[in-house]
Parts: sequence; structure tokens; C-alpha cells
Amino acid sequence: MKQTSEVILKLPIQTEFGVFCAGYSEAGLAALDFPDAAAAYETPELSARVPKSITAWHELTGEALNSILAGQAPKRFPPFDLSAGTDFQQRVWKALQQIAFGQTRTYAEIAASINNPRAVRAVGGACGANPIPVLIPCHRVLASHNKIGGFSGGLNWKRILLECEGRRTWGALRDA
DNA sequence: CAGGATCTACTTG
DNA sequence: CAAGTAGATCCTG
Repeated sequence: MKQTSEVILKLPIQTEFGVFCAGYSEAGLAALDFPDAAAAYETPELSARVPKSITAWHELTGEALNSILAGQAPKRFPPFDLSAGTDFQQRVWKALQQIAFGQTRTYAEIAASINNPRAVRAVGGACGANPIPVLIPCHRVLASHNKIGGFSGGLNWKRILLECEGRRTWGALRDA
């Protein structure tokens, strides 16, 4: 299920938690990386030649990202390019976007919502393969009975994001 | 074919 | 209750 839509440009996004890195393809936002010391961005010189459409998308990405980090539901998103994922993964990612800001689901609920109730474990895999964390809210997926589950970007990020969204009932959350 | 960001049921202190 | 175990299930590379 691989597509030809590759990331053609990476741009930085300044936030209070550090500098995120957004990757764009011809179709839209295709990747979002957590602040990483070794992140490679385009130089300012190259930014000058950034296509107009991408400039607009980047603006939306920045607004949406910072909005979430500030505890507010974003009003608008840039177009997502999810063509790198398999059919199953794309179905999961679509389901993730149905979770409202501040709400949470369990892996089992996501599996059920895509009519594949037994694929709970596979859903976990698809979440880990999510190319656009935060905007596609993989952090709003918890395990059953108040367990936090995992997170590919680091479990602490998951906690930070959830707190940003007002879920402070963390005393009850258990680890693995 | 092995392994994972799971789940449920069951067994022990 | 809390914690640990086993088996079931399904997508990926």
C-alpha cells in the first residue's frame, strides 16, 4: 500500500515544549516529530522557496499544534497526507481523529469502531505507526481499566499531552 | 514466522 | 484489591 507521496520539505515549529518538526508532501502534512536535538530542518534560505500552499499548511499546523499545547481545541487543521499507511492503519488513524479534544478511548473501543473488535493489539501497532502525533491524537488512546498504555514518542509525552487537554485524573492512572 | 503502545479470565497473597 | 500468567487475536515486515 505504499504511495509515492514523499516528504519534500521539513519545517520547524516553535512551541513552549521545544521545536517540533513538520514534514510536508505534495498532498499535505505527512509527518510531525517531537522536539529532537538532531532534527534536520530546511535552512532559512530554502524556506524562501517554499511553495505557497505549503506555507499556508505550515501556518495551520503551527496554530493547531500550539492550540492543543495551550489546552484549546484547534479550529482548523492542514490537510493530512496519510498515504504512507496501509489500509488498516489509515482506518485506525481516521478513527483517532473522531476522538474529541479532551476525551479518551481505549484500544478496544478503537478496534470496535473500525468493525474489527478483535484487532485490539494491531490497533496499538497502528497507533505507534501514526506519522502525525498530537494532531492525530494517538495520545488519547488508553488501555483498559485506567492503564496508560504505551507511546512511541516516549511515555512522558503522552502524559504531558493528556494534561494539556485537562485530564488531571492521573492519580488513578496505572503504568504498564 | 515472530512480535507488538492489548484484552479477558483466572489464580495467588 | 493488587499483581502475575496464559491464551487468544490480528496486522506488519
